[in-house]
Amino acid sequence: MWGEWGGPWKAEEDDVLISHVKKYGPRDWSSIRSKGLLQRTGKSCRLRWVNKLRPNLKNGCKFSAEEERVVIELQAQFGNKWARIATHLPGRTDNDVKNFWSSRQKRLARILQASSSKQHKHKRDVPKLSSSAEEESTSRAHLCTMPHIADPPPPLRLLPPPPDLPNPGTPSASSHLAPHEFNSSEGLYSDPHMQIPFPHIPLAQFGISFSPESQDPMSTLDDPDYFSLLGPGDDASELVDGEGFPPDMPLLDPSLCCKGGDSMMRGNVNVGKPDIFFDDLPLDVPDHFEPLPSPSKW
DNA sequence: AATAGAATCAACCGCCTAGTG
DNA sequence: ACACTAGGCGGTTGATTCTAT
Repeated sequence: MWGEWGGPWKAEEDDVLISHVKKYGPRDWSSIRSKGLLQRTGKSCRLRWVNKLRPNLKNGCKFSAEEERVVIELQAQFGNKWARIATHLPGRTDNDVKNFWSSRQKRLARILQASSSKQHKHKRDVPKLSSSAEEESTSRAHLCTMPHIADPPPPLRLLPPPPDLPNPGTPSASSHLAPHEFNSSEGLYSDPHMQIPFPHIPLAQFGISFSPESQDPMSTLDDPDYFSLLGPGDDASELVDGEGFPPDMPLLDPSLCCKGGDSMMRGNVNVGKPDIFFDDLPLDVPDHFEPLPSPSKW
């Protein structure tokens, strides 16, 4: 299966690569092969470094609820610009983000398929209310008690991008989209203390309810503005390879995920398992962010 | 305990772009 | 101005791990 690149990396190869980076920095990847240090291509070396060997990576950690939210929000804004999105997520690579997204899309597609076939069944089953339909209507009723969801969505405000990135409002950055364009004249992005609000989704207009087996994601929180509970990262700037994020930029702290195992605790608030949170998103919400060309055209 | 299906992860492919001679 | 090359990035694929039955 493996082509010219050489397949899975061995520990010895990693060592060679790491020592090269220590000596020369993360550059001159092709010289690794030309010097005979490794048989890998420069591309392969770079990829290995970026995705696995770079310091402060959150290898093996699931995306936190906060990270999921950021990805979803930024994907809506930038499109499938994974590298760009990853710059807002310390410790995450573009590959991580990409894998997370495609995995999530697959899951949603599958659930959507299941739910639509279930709906057909419901139609045939009426008037007898099945237990799942009963739960569904309960969920729907509960949704109506959630004003932050029923209300129309406020304008999105996002983090300022890292300084080395072009303004997302520039033509090159806006080619994909976006439902919520960056608008400097309106001050979006402009306030570094601005928190990303929970994506407000007008569920009612889609006729959506949470899946019957799900819990209400917001029920784990007393305060609907849960990002204020989560708070900004403590000091993300030191965690991203010295890439110079503004110190007040509310980036995420890689240490939160891995320290002490499955730690989803932040500021004494347990935000719950991420899957619970976004499993419960309406199934077609991503379609309102952007059409889905991929993976593999579905 | 065995199995199937789903989820996750790591790596490759191919295109694009910027830098260089 | 052009060709070449390295690096960057998004898409895709296959292996492995996890989970439900």
